[in-house]
Amino acid sequence: MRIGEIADTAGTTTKTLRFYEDQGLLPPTERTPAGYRDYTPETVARIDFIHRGQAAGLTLAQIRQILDIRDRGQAPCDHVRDLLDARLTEIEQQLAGLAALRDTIAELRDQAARPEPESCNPDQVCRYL
Amino acid sequence: MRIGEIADTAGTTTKTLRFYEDQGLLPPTERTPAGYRDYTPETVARIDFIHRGQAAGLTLAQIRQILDIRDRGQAPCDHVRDLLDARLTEIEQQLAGLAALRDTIAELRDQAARPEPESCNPDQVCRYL
DNA sequence: CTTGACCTTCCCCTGTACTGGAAGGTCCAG
DNA sequence: CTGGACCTTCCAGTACAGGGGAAGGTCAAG
Repeated sequence: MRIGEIADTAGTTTKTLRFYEDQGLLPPTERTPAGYRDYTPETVARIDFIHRGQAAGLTLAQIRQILDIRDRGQAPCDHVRDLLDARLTEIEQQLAGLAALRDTIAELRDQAARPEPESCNPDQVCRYL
Repeated sequence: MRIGEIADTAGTTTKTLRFYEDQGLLPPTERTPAGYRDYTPETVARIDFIHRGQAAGLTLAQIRQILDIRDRGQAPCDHVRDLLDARLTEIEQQLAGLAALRDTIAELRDQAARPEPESCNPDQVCRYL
């Protein structure tokens, strides 16, 4: 499969795929005699993996680390476990912060939906977040 | 209070505070006759607000929008409510993605902690995320 | 009255995740 | 055999959230 096909089915662009290859997120592909990249269909799954990681707030560098672990087919050393532990802690904190923010914004929103004068007291509004 | 004091107590830098002022997150302060910024202590709370927003994954532009609403002391118009609704939906999605990722990484981590040969089957490892 | 710590503006640099566009090669349909 | 769609590399620019450091002004202590 050529890069445009892969990009379309994975919902991204050829630019992005070349960028991912450059960044080590996608391994260099086979090339056709003309020099065109020749992808296997499994690449789509890998790109989906990257997208799921991004949707969850990971950086490409973090996703690349996870992919590297996965690619090695084994994740034995303490270093890797520590890396995942650290990531977990970070994610727990992000989750807590996000949940708190959701509640705060929900309150602000309710206030926005209910524009009675007394609910518009600046002192009260300023307590949020 | 001068900018260095505020930066120290708020746990940030003078550079960042000037940047925030530039971006409209902090209102321009009074100036001393010498041209020094003169902050009120409440500014620290505003910076904390910004930090909480960032910890929850908001961009400075999003935080500025919320601060603008707050500063007006009222949030009456539909536009604002829609903005908060959209942000809420985004946050719910982020929360879901983050929770899923946490579970995935926890599984990967457990596998990393348990390096028996059979748990290192690449096919199995590759199922994660 | 100088030294050091602080402040000012200014401009450029960093890293992240792309995006645009130029200049050129390839491939297939008509 | 030409046009258009695709591909290649390379260079450059974008937005975000600052950081580095120069050049100069201010202020309190010794």
